[in-house]
Amino acid sequence: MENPLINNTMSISSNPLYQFFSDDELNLLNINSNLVEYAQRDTIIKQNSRTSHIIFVNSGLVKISKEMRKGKNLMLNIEGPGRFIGSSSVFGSDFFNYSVTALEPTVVSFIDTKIFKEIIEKNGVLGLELIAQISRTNINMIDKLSSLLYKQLPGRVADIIIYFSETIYHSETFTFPLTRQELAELAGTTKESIIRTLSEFKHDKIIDIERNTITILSSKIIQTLSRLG
Amino acid sequence: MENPLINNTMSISSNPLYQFFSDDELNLLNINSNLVEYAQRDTIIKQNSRTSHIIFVNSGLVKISKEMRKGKNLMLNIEGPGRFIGSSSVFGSDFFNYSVTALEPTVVSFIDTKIFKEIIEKNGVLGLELIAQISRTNINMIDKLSSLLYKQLPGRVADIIIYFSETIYHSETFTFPLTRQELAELAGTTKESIIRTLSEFKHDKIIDIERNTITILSSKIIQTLSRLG
DNA sequence: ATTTTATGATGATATTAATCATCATATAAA
DNA sequence: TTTATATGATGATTAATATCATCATAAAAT
Repeated sequence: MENPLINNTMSISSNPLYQFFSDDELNLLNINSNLVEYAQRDTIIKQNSRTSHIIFVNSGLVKISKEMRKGKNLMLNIEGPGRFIGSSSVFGSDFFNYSVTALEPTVVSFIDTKIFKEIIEKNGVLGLELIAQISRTNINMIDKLSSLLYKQLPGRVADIIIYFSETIYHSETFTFPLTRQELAELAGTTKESIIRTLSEFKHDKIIDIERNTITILSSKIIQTLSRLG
Repeated sequence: MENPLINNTMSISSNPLYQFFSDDELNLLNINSNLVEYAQRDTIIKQNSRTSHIIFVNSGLVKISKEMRKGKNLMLNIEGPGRFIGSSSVFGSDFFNYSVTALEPTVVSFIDTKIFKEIIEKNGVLGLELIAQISRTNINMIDKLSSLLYKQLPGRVADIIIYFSETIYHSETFTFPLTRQELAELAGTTKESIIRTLSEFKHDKIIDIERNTITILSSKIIQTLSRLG
């Protein structure tokens, strides 16, 4: 497969950073990156491995999760095509602070960290834009922190449904690629509690759910649950 | 008072970023920043205000906290001399996502955001270093998230005691500048629960506490509580 | 096709910490 | 000083959800 960093559909051009690279810089990235395909459930990056490469998602969907004590996991985020993964670890640490796993068949580019840094050193405008991206990740993290910490379960589950519907699938009906256990890791709870809450939503006619396919029946109630927490 | 950005003790030179500024750039910062003194409990930045300036702490101590629903606050961090405050808001948003309040008499420099950005545009090495600082903040936030989400109260209180002892005061005895309510906001709990937990620690001879002065009696147990959560 | 294993569902119980209520003490204001 | 307000402390009660136990169903392996 041709390296899509420069000219394919799901290339770096779908990231806002794209416009800030010169043609030479894109070429340099291209030469110093390699494309890898992953099957669903494959591990792309393992927590605590060295940060030698930054990851660019060409196609597919990945989860970013952190392994905690007692086999408990926390899913920090889900990222799709056009996103750089791991920049805060790459720039702020010598190790990845989380694992990255494919939720669907996924193609990523591994970009050499050294080259990436060299380009930023010389291209301040690009640096500024990367700062903005990492800063936004930071702000999202604070929002997630406050959601998980202060909302109770129905509010957090509503947040997840909104997230899938609006951010990932842009539809009121969608089929999510996570098990109940993984949903629990995203909501910071247990699989039993997730199952119960989804059942209640179904019983109360707020959503319809059949296996992993959800249809939002009352967007208004979902929004209210999210807001009131 | 002379502007300390260039040559005073608690100047920007105590931030690792210092070495990456040229003399010209420091001068430019100096000209485009102004020094403000705050009394204890003064608000330095109010959440949702516009991000026109980045803040550099010259002396004192500030808390960074986010106001949530129902009058609940979450204290994200405590920062001291030599730290830039608000960079992720300044670069990632048009508004501050949190409030900054003086915990002691505090002197800060307000640096014009535009000038700061202009300098970074031209100085890629500096940009790279700022990326590293913001990335580390990001990683700390993830750690805080997992602590608050997965540890129960004794573990979280132990975390706070360790934080004051090791990061802020570098001593096993210290007097903290927070009310019980503020400690609760740092631990993500209520003032009653904080009071009870501290009382238990005292009863169990893990710490001695008299008003706001804590002495760690068993550093080993504190570490274990923190680790086991 | 049959067994094995992973995932989903539901009830009963336990546990942590929040909430509510009251009082004590300290700090600030009159 | 006296009063008012903020902070600290402690007990009783409640509430949310984690944990434990069991079973059903689906997917994978043999």
